[in-house]
Amino acid sequence: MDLYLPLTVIDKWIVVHPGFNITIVLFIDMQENEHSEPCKNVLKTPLKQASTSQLVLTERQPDCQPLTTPPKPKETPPADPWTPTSNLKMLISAASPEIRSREQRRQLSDSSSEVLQTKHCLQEHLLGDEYEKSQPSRKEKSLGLLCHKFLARYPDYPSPSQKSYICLDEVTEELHVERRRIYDIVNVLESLHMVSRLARNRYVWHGRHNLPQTLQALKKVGEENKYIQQIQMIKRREYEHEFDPDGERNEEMASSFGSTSVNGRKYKSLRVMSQKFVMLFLVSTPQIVSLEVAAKILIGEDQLEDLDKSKFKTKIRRLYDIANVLSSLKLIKKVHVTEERGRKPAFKWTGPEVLPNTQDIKLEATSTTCSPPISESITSKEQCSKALFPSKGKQNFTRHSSLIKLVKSIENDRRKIQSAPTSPVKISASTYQSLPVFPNTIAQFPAITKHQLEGQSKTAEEMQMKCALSSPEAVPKPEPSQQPALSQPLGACPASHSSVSPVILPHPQSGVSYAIYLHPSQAHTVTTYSPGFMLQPLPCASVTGMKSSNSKILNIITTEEGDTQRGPDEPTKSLAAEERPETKSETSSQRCLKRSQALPESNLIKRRKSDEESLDTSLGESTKNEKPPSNSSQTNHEMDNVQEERQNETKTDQNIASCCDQCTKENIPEDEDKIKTKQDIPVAFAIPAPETFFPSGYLIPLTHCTHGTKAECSTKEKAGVCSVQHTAYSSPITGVIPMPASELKTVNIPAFHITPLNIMLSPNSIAAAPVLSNSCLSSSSTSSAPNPSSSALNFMLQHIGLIPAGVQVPASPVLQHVPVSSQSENISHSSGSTNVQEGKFLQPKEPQEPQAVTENFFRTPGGPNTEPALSANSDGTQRTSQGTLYIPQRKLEVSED
DNA sequence: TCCTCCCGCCAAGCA
DNA sequence: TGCTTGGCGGGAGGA
Repeated sequence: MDLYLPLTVIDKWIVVHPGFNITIVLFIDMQENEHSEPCKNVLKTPLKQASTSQLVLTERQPDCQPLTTPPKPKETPPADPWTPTSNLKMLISAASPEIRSREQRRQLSDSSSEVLQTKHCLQEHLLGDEYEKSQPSRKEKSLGLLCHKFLARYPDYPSPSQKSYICLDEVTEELHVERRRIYDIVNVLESLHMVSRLARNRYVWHGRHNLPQTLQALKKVGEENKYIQQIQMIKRREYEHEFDPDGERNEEMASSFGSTSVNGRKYKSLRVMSQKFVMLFLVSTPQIVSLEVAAKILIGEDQLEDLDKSKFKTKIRRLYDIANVLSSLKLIKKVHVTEERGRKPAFKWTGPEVLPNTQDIKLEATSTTCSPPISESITSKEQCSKALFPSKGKQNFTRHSSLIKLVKSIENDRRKIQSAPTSPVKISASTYQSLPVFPNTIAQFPAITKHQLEGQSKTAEEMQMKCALSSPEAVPKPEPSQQPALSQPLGACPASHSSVSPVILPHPQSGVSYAIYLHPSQAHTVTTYSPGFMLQPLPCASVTGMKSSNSKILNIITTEEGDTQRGPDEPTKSLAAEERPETKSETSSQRCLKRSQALPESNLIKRRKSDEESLDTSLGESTKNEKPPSNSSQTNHEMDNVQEERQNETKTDQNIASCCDQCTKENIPEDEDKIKTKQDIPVAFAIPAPETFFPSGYLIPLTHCTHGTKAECSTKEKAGVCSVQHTAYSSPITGVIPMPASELKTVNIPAFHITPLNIMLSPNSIAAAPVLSNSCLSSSSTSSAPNPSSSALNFMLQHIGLIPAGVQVPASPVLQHVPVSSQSENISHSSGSTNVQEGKFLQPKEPQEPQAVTENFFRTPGGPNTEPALSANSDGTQRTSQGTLYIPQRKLEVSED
């Protein structure tokens, strides 16, 4: 039939052509539906022209074949314009995407109607079982397949000039799925900024343009959040749980944290979970994450999870949802990890390799290449930031409550450390001099404090002298270039964390901050022993400096762990240090001290709760202060919400570290200087302030790099830190106060290479000090490690309460001070890229599947009661970025499904 | 039996 | 107030 009719009359022609009656209806309905179309004003979703799966193509584009006519693929060659069918195809093809979309929708609608009819008929004529068998299997309805269909609709790399909009109604109708399912997909895609929400029912498709940047940012955040350590701790806890079948620990956790569960709806969103899930892969080496561990970490397990299996199951379900979408994106692939305890489902990262964080500058430099931002008026960096995390700011803060349990676990570990026998340690020449952290820390004190207090309060300097804790041989500060860009190491901590009061000292020259731990007996303003206070996280805002300093300390403490993340030319000075005014204030520390003093360590959580009320006001102010500048009123509003939410949801955690709270509220950089010049500071010793603590629950402020603060953040990142982030991290701990292992290390662990990270000590860890100190001394003696001076010993003993403040004990011969070498060349410092280090020191390179891989496993040779970290490993090869982890390795079988 | 994850209820949030 | 969004968990299919 040689009919070449224009579109305007095609309907008439179709009317007389029974073979296209469906098309007639379609066009007619197009007009009819014009008023009922929920997205009529929305640019219809363009069809994906390439990389479309056959399945979806087949389903979505019957290609004008009337439903009544079974498709005959080769009946009419598409290139032949001289047949009615091909002509129609050509005409339809020439039509706009909207027309195509409507056509397909109509066809699908008709198909749907037919399906319903068929269903009805089947139900009528078939028995129940038969009907069930006639239904599509679950796999055919899986979210992964649905996601494939969804993705097939849009190009992976859409043209920036042509925005692709997504109408949920349209999608749900075309894909024959419940709206709920589309949300699952969209949420995950949104977390990767493959889509972003514009309005109700409306999303915009970005494709994979932003994926590299997004992944890089996620990796960065994951590193900064020490996901590697979290994974390790969870694994360790899992292992120890085998020896804790009675669940005593869980009961403790439940009783301790049950009332402080994080229940923020937004913090449980699939978006946040997805981001965290991706982070895990990006920071892990090999990039295999078991579902169980991922669930515990990423989904944000709350305190009662162990007791509430159903809750854990729920979160596993969500992980499956996410994993299905990520699998459809070909970012991950399901595998199975077979370890000693059985076969566990896991996922392996198959997405693009994410550049290390040293590419941050590049990232920013190429930020202008980011896909079109939501706002066209913002700067390129902001564009990129928005492109990375365009969603609402409050949604970009990830609540991380999973560590609540980890904190408890670590607390338990600490107890074990206290009672664990010291293991002989092979100390290399380079590390030897740095191993006695406590002596070293003390030794560093004069230099550090001298730098930091130089030109400041003379009183403080005098107090340093009074302390007489350190030898004159100050440990030279490591080269700034050794600092990892994004290192997360925790600095050395006071010898006795249990009784010292940390204040932050900035280091104007190096741009680092140090924590000064005040001995209560010497602090005139402190008269009460306040163990709880000692465990409070340091102000995160000082992270900038802390990080640098921590790296330095780690250079001394740890061994031969190369840093691959930070270029030698990267500046180490922090903005925080540069911007720090030399002010004086004791409000923060004093308040902290007073608050902590008033709080029994045994009732820390209650203390925190009681403090919530008093902190609300100031916290709100502080959070607002922390709020980065936003680019729009909407962003402001969102950020306000973010802060508010953070305030509301983390205030219970804030109190755990009231000092941290105060510092955070008052903006740490200022506080640091305020504190450092505090009069009457009986400086016991100065140590690098621990940077990011391991909160049991914290927010991952992905937006900190996205909403107008990218420049600032990036600048800080160059210094190896983004204080904004860490400020956010400081939020919350529920019930247990995290304490970096560095504190332990300072006390005694150097010989054992305790990782400076992830060791969280509870207030009742005071008792650990003596034991640890003894161990340290013993170990130091055997290892010829430097020992603290008698002053230091007295100080320490006073700290730990073994002797009254005024009592002095003579220095033991073994405690004679040994000059501390400044050698640090061979001493590794923590890397900012935990995954790299983990891969280098803890795990083999990602193996080919299936094959055995080594998984970190926190097992000690001595059994569960032996502190794993204390299990000396002389080779020093098993080491995390945050320090050494002497972890026996376990073989894992990774198999793909 | 356990793993997966579909399905839909229902509550929070929003216009 | 109705609609959108999405947390959540029961329970069924599949291995």
